[in-house]
Amino acid sequence: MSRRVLVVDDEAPIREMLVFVLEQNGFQAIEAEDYDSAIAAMVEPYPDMVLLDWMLPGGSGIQIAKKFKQSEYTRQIPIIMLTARGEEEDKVKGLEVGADDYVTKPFSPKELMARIKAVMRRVSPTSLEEAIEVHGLRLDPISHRVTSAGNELDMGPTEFRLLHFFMTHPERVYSREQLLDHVWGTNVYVEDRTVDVHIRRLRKAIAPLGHDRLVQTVRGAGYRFSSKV
Amino acid sequence: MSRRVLVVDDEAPIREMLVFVLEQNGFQAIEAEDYDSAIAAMVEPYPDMVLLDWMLPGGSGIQIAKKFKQSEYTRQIPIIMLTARGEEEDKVKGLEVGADDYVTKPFSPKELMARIKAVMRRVSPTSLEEAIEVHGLRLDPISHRVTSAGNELDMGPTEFRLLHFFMTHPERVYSREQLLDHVWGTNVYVEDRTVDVHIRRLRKAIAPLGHDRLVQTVRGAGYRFSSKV
DNA sequence: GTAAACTTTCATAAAACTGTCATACTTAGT
DNA sequence: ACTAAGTATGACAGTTTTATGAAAGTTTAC
Repeated sequence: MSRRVLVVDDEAPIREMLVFVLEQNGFQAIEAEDYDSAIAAMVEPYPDMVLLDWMLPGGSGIQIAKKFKQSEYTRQIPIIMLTARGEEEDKVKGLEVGADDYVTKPFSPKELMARIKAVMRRVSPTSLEEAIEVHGLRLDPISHRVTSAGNELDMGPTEFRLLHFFMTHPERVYSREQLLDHVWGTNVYVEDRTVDVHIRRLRKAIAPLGHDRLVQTVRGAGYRFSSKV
Repeated sequence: MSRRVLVVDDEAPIREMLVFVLEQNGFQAIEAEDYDSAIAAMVEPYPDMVLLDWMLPGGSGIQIAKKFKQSEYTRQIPIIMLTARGEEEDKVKGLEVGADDYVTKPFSPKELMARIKAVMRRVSPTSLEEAIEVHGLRLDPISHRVTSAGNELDMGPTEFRLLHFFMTHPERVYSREQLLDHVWGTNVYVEDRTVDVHIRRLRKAIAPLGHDRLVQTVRGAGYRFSSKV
């Protein structure tokens, strides 16, 4: 599973923002606001990663990093430090102490998650992205496979991404435009109606076991993935 | 449906963070990074709200706010300004220019969304996309579904909008003309009596569990959605 | 460099939805 | 009761929206 992230920052708003982004991306967040609470999180179950503000009052950020790197059990837990823009010295010092990467404030969610995933991939290559299963339809991002009752279902890359998006955002209507944004990517010029065709292919691909009914048309609004039939 | 938010900030990371939080909360975000692109967004379909960084280079944040408050069509669009911590002067000036509220950077997603929802509620009390339930009849705008005791009720787009309008404006009579304005949209040429037909269709759709009695005829005046029977 | 696999667009068929009408019903007042 | 005005309802013909097969253009993998 390996998806627990310890967030250490003394500023509540920033901490909450980090937690929000992490949770929206399927991570579990543990919060700490100072040295003591961070150290208190150095117990089982150990976090799988630490997001650490370098600017903690009293310079305790660096102390926390050292502490993590000293202990036998927490040494290999990756640490990403959060630094203010331009504090080059801190970055150097941080990497010396054992931080694995750093993110500059302010950060975009995309950048943050990219760093986190990159670091996690480096440390434990297979821990990211767990399989999702709905009504016997199983999508495994790691093996990049969709199965149903043991049978592998064959589909193209776009259909896979579409299904992945749907399964991670169920019970919600998406317009064709929104789907293009989320699955195809922003500023991609593609006809709205193209979505129809891929929906069609996705349905066809998962139809053998009747899962096509999970992909529902909402006339005038778009499409929805729902286990409620 | 009132969920489009214009985000104006010159710093890409912050802008992306705002967009991320908004989209995760079901809003549609439009991005602008400077004065020109913000003004370019002052067209149909108008945004329903503006999140505006006060610290735009060249002080253009305040110019944008003024521009919005000057135009007939955008005057009533609420503006929430983003300010750095402690810039009390800016807050005062902002509120003078017509901003509706402000959020201090750094902000937590919870606070941000609370402000946005509060302002939206103040401006258009019914535009928030939360599920509404009356007497066991439940309408969920997110999944675009109407259910009653677990059963999904099937209806056309117009009936859905009509019901949505009714449920967000209960206990109040609306003439056929008013309903046309609110549900069909302004400057739409449609016979008054058409409303009757859609009322009929709506009633038929929600009748299975007896909810049709919630849609009441007020002879000589129009129709009313009321839980009082 | 070529074959295979994918994507996108297009054309057409199939569904679902709309606005109007004509007719049947109700209600309120005489 | 009878009438006039207002409402309910079923039907239908035209539109709009979706579904689908196939063609044309791209990318990917040997």
